[in-house]
Amino acid sequence: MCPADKKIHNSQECSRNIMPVRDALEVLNGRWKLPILIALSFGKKRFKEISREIPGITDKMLSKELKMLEANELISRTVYDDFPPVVEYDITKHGETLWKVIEELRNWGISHRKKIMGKKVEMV
Amino acid sequence: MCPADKKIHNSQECSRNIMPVRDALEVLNGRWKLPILIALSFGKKRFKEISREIPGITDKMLSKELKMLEANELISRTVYDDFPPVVEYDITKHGETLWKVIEELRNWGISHRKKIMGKKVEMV
DNA sequence: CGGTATCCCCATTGATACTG
DNA sequence: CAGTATCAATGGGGATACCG
Repeated sequence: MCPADKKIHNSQECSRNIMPVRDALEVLNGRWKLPILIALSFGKKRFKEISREIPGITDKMLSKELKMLEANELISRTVYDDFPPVVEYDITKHGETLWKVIEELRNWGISHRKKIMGKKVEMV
Repeated sequence: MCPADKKIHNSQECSRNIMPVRDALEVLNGRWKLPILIALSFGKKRFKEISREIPGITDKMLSKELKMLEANELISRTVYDDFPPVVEYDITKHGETLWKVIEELRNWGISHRKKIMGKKVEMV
């Protein structure tokens, strides 16, 4: 393979690797979706319960993100005909396929905090 | 353990799991950082080379994201005293610790596209 | 080549209040 | 309780030009 071919090949390899990651990021983007999924990993929960377990999230964002997660079939939404209203959110089978991603992200977050953020006393 | 204790325990468990993921998301947030790291995983590259391999990124965003990645010690920046200027970016050891995260994200992106996006003919 | 400077738009997010 | 409505701020990102 001549150097020029190698360059092209390399570039194609690169795209093939980037595109699936872009797909994943598209679905999981933002600060809230993975935390929501983690909150639900401990069992089905109601709107307020999720809200309480994710510091900083507003009702608006939670509502919006839940809709996105449902549209991508990562969670399910069940409405019970009661008053006051009762709605339960749960992880789907497809949502559970994210555990490995979440675990790696969690491990990395821990080691990164040790390495980088641990130095900076002023950081949260 | 009484039910009340279990609730508290559950909630604390939840936080302990969410926080490291939040740390990780803080560092990796946005559409560009992981694609940049993937581009560099094939070897050190110059500004324009990275730019060419990541569809849609502008010089401004690339410049900004490279700075963030360098600040978090995920990449290194080397300036050669030439004219026209030559600057090379490379992954650091710490940056390489992200491979497992990227690999899981990539695998998940592929399977998610098959499951969800594959249905929708009109999607990119 | 490897960026920075400036201007500008608009989508996302946040804060607060409110409703069935 | 489970959200929605409304308004305001923030900043992501495009276009263009420029510099060492």
